[in-house]
Amino acid sequence: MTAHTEALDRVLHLATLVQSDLSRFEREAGLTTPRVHLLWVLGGAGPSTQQALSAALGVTPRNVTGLVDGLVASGHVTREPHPTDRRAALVTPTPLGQRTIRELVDSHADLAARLFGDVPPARLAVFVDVLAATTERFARLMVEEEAR
Amino acid sequence: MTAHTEALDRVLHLATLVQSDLSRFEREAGLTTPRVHLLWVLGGAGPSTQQALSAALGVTPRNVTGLVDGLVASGHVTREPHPTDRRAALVTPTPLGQRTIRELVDSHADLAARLFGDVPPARLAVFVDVLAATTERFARLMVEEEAR
DNA sequence: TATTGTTATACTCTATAACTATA
DNA sequence: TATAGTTATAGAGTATAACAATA
Repeated sequence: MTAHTEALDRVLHLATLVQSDLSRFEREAGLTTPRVHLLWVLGGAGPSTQQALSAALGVTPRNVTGLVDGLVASGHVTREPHPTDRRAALVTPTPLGQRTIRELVDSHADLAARLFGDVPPARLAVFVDVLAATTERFARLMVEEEAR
Repeated sequence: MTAHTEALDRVLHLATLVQSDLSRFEREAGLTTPRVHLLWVLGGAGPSTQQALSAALGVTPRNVTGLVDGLVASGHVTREPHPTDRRAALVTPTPLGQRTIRELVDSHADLAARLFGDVPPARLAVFVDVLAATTERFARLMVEEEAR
């Protein structure tokens, strides 16, 4: 195996482990990955229309309806009337939803600190630099693919 | 945002991008992520019982039945009789399945080379070292969690 | 008895297409 | 006309529980 392939495999392996940690959080909260993802977006953007969520999550509007239905049933969000557009609803976190989002953010930061806390700053800087350069390279590759 | 959180976010972001690249492969091959995952495991382990696949994929045996049904229907694998255990079947790639696995491995290595090919070896070594240390630290953390 | 895999059943995520209400 | 969201329908992945065949 080349050094390149080892690097990619290790990135994917770590991502898999992090996902499994998130699964534990989901089980405890009685949630699923797509629903947690929606809450995460809501935490960053604040109350949002389902159109906005559809675009942010990369799924169809119909799908958002189902995810929001589930989160309404579990008490994490409500559909509030949009102040100026009577067609639209503003998906809004309830207190329970807000608490869940906070816990999500906290556990994410906590995991990051536990994972990278012992890495010397100079090495961490190289690590982040390589990731940044690689991600940018990936974006360029994708643009070329699209153009074909 | 702390440097730790930035590092974790960048790892997850790159993993997401790689997954989207895999999605393109899946669309072209008429496959899905779980089925590709099964083929990937089969490529590494050779013909396998469904029990073995269940353990390797981390899903229930019932689920493996469904995935294998789909791959049999698409012509990627067959169920061959187990030489010594008449209860078990050996899930075996067809020529089409073998070709798909080969393409999968090749496109994975190709992506790795394009992503990391321009990174100077010394920096790539640091990058891989940090990932290795982090993954190991994660494993220790998980053991501690389990023990609680 | 224990194990391998399947049938039965149910829930979630996903998509397309047609439709309603509103802009 | 165009947009926001839902109803209708369908397929894939996931799980548990009960069962058949074999070890």
